[in-house]
Amino acid sequence: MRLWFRIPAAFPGTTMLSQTAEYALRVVLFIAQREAAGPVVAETIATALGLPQNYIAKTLHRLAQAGVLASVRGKGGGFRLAVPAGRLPLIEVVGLFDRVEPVRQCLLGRPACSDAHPCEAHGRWKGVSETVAHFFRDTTIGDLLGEAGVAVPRARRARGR
Amino acid sequence: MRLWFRIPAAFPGTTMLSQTAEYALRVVLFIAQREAAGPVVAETIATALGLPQNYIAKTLHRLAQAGVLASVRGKGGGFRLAVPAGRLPLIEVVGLFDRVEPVRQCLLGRPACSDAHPCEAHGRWKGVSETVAHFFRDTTIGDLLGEAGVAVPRARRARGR
DNA sequence: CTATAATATGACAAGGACATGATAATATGA
DNA sequence: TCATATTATCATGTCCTTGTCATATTATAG
Repeated sequence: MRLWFRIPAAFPGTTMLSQTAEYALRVVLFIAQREAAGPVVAETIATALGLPQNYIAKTLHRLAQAGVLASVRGKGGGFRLAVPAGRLPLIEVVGLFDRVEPVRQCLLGRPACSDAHPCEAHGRWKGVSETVAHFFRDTTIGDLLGEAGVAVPRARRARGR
Repeated sequence: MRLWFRIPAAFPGTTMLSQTAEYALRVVLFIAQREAAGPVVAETIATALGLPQNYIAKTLHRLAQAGVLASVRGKGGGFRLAVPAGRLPLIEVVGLFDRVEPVRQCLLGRPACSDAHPCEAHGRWKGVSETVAHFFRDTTIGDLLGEAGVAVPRARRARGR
């Protein structure tokens, strides 16, 4: 909304996030998958994910400044997670770029909208909005690791938080 | 999303929609509440809702061209709903400006993401995304009429679709 | 026919998101 | 120390969203 989302116009399978936030999510996930072998170089990330290199560099920088990533300069350098994947909720990544955690989130943009003074959409929208907020707060990068390619999970895996 | 939402930066109680889509929703709702007394004039709407007048004029025009509103020119003119409020889902309003109905909506922006070839977030994101999509598809402008100011509804009202 | 009320439309501009390119700063290894 | 790898930063540009202003078009009433 602005909260979190807006529409990127020409995107086919578009998400709910700004382009930058989506990049950030993919980048952090990629690093989480690779960091066992040491810091991951920015160029490697951009190439592997097919993202604009210089733009990603700045996104990485912002993530590092926010304490999500740790950056290492010089030979053998790159980016690592600054926090264990299992303790890194998506909101920590996405929230740097998109406002996904609305303290007060009114579909109609009423500043005074609240449970006590609801707008016309309040009752019906509240549950939806909370569903989205909970997703970003409760899902961690660790939760997503190893999920790719699993069409129908046979059994529930342990959570591991 | 561009699914749907992006962040309007300076907005306090921001929603999930672009500024324009949010305006459209408020405007259509306002017209639905007033149209019993005849067409509603654009200036009246802008003044009552505190929205930029000339900008709203264009939004109204787009809504009229899309068949959501009917416009009447000249004295005694203004805008009316072109469809009964109870048969006007929010997606018909919001969808003109924001892409809220993703045929294939991948949080990570993978073009090939699907049930058969899911991305890392697919399983966890799917339910959330469908909740949002259903809200906009299944809620009508009529559903929102008369909801304002009702903090805790005493009893469930009839639906009337 | 004319004045007036209203919508329709076009030109334009400020700001942000997204992006590119070049350069500076810093760490490593020989 | 020096070459190199890598992140950090700056300058710039395009496009879209939001918004303003002015004008054209159309309908009504007298």
